[in-house]
Amino acid sequence: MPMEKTFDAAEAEARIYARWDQDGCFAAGANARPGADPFSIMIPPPNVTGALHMGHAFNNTLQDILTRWHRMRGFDTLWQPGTDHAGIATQMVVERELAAEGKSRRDFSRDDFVARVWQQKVKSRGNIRGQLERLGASCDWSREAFTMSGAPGAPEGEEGNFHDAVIKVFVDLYDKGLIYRGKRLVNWDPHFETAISDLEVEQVETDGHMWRLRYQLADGLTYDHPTAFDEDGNPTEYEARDYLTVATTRPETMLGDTGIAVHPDDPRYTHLVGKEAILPLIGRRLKIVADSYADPDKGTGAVKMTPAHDFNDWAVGERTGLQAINVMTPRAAMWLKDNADFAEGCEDWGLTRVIQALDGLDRYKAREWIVETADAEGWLDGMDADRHMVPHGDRSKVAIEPYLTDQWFVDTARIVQPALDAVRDGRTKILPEQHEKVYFHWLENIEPWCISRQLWWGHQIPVWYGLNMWADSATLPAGDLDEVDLGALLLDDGIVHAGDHHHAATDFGAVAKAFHKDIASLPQPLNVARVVEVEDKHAAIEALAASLADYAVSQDPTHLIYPVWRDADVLDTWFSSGLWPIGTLGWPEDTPELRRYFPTSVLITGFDIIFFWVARMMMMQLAVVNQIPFHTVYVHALVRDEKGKKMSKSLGNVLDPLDLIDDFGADAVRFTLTSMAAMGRDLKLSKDRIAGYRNFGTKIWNAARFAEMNGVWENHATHITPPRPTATVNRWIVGEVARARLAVDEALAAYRFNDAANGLYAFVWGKVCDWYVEFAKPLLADEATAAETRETMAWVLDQCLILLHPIMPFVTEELWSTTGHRPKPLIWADWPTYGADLIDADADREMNWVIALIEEIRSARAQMHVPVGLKLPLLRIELDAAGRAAWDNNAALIQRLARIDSLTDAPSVPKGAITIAAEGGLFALPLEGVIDIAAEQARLAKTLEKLEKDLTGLRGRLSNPKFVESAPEDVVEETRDLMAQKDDEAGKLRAALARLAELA
RNA sequence: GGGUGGUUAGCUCAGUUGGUAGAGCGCUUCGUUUACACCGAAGAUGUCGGGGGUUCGAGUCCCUCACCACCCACCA
Repeated sequence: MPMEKTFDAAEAEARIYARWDQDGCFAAGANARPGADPFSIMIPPPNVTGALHMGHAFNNTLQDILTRWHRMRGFDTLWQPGTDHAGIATQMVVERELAAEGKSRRDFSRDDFVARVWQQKVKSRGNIRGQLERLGASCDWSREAFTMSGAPGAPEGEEGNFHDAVIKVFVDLYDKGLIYRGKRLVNWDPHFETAISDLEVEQVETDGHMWRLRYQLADGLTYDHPTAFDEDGNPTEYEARDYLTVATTRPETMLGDTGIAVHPDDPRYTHLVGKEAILPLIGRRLKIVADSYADPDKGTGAVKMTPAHDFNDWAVGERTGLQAINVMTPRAAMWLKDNADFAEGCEDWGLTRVIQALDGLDRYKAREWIVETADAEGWLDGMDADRHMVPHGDRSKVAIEPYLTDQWFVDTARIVQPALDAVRDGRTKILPEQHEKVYFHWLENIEPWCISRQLWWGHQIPVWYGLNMWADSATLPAGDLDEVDLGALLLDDGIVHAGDHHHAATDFGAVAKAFHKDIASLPQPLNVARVVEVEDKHAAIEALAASLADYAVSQDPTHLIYPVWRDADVLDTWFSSGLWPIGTLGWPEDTPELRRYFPTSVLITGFDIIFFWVARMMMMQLAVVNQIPFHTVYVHALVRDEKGKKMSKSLGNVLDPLDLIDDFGADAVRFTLTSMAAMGRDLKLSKDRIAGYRNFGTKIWNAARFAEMNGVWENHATHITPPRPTATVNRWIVGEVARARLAVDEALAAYRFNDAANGLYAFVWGKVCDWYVEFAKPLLADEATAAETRETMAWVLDQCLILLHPIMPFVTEELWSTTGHRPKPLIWADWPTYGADLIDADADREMNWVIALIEEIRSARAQMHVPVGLKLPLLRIELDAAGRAAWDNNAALIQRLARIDSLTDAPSVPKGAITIAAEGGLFALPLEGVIDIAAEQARLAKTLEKLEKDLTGLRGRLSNPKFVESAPEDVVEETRDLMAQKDDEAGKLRAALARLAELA
């Protein structure tokens, strides 16, 4: 059955992929040579929230190219796939679904909610895998990993030990004091009601106002406020003021003000330092403190301090001993009622009014009320429109609130050094190198990493709390009970899944002795029979009270229990994905895969997650197993739309990779992305370009089709050994194949993906299809050369398929498996190693001469409007020995491709003929009656003009003695040769023109 | 405010140690010669953002200016 004219990608791709998968082609170590070196790549795990976009298509194409290339080269190759649980993003998706049903997560128990998220995860994971399969990704699906595998509540089919790894790392770092809990100001997302890290905050330029407020000085104090200045800017007149003017963009935070800062050297205010001002509305006394944070040149030089709601103020407060008063709820509404810290020191009249007006009110509503009230009461000193940056949550898109809460932190400053050193000393290389600077800058200025999130979906923090009490007292101590951090839970023989004991409260005593901080070593002696896990602190107090009451009656010490409860927070997603390299390979178990494939060879990722992920993986792997996670990090750019805009859902310019694959086939999409993957530059994707590479697939398809029609594949067995043909054309193309192979390997080894793709494109289309196939036609028709040409062409096309396969796996595999006799699928074919020794210099020179002559004749014919179908005789005016040999060897090819019917010698270019200059010779095409002389004159004149322009430049250079002296010899030599050649050609053209002039 | 990258043909972009500019698309002309019209042949188009410097020689190295993009940090 003859081949179709085009490759049916839609039909073939799924079939081919399924066969690869069934035959285990992707498995770790598949096609590895004995004793092969390992090559491993970890996929950047996509979020389980949704669909893959073009960035994923790009990223995974590059990974697949490297993977397939190494697999064919016989490396022990692993491409590790998997997905990330993406805490906040995934929880958001599920909460949105619930919202559509009119519910919130609070309507469910935590366990039920988490079960629902697992369902979402299972569904989405299938989508992601399906999309990667459409793209042709050859990852080892049998090893598919998930950053929350093995976590409590995981449904069947989600086993694995990633959770163990995460918990163990938390415990280990906790033991080393690298993880700590603290009441700190954090970035608080009032929508999700959770802390987020610095990286999850994006600054958004927002229209706002700067309000100036007057704060009365206490105790009749005044200061001299300058009201007039001389020309040098020195004050000349003053007025005594009994108030300070402070400015703010967020008036609602004033309720948390506890001080006013002035610069220690500001002469206006030095006498006020240590004195007090009075907060409007509620009459709280504000301490006036000296701190260099206050800039005398800004505003009035006096700054109000709200340590609980501003990061800078918090820092000043730490230095100067200001109290931090939280005045907001987790949803960023005002929290004034039942807020003892807030009420302390306030005037009753003010308190009553403010609570009535503002308690429970949203922060922005509260702002309006305060501004209106200030205006009405005369302590608003004015306002200006002000455009400034406001921090927003990157997921929720609401303004984040600096908020005072208990959170867990990684003391990153203490683990950052090895991550810096590894890149500095080159153990890990970052490409393109410019990204190293960004990496260094961030790590050198690293801040503590807030890793706790007030979410339900994620790894729950493995820390339990208990009550700080006298356990042997028979009654509850008076007053509130402090809680005490009991530490991370760890058994001597390894990790205990938190989930194993989550509901087994009665068994909890059995593991109590294994507490990291042993019960017996708690600050106060405990003498209890059992440790019981309860929901929270409130439940713990109740349970303890009941236990003690029971004991009081029964006097039975076995009734005494010690209630503990677990930290409700989960870990930042990036804490677990930061362990992706070791976690996917089975750590903390010492698996063969871990020993084999770690450290991994290369990480392919986008620049947008260098901080989020790459830097954290570096720090964490080095901190945990003291090894670099990867030898090379290749950072690729962004895929944009054809106008250069970032693709985003809100702009509606998103190109779905699946749609493109439907339209053009996966190979075309992959080739397009690869050809545009120049290091460090964003790529603009357009459908025209993809169509062009789809056409490229058709081109190679049809070259194979030509081969098939000419019996090239008959009796063809795959062999990697190049043939040793005798015909010049065949010798020539073998050398061209070798050049292409060297170029591809060199490009891929240097991560120059675009060079590899473009080089192959030029080779396959420009050399093989445009010239070799055309040359082969007469050779195949000639019995003397037919056999070796068939053999050579089969080999050449095989090499094209092999070299193209990493970039366009489907069409190449299809051609491979439907032609000749193949012992292995192409995905496992042996990558060639032949090199420059296959290049035959004589054949090279000869074929270049032939090609140049054909092009020259074609060009002349086209410009003279010679009918394409018209065959012409060619006149040989003069030709050197090399030229004669080349002609004699290839006369049939030249005549066919240049449409020449005969060659005869002539002494000179006759009247009515056009001149054809060739290296080492001169030809003429008699065109009497076909062309007009003026047109030929114009053609020659134009060519000559160009030549002479070149010659002027060359002559100028060579006549400059400094050039001949300083330039390298080979450059001078090359210039001389070029000059001689052009001079020769110009001479011929001048002669031809002169003759034409005579004739005219 | 600090930093990074970019500015090359009409469009999108390559251009690896400095040796005299390329590709794809688009455009023009011609063409269905037994692989391919998702094709073939031929052709036009660039003071390589501006200015200065180093050099025999600069798209490439240095300085400077302009504009664009992105990242980081924020001024109450």
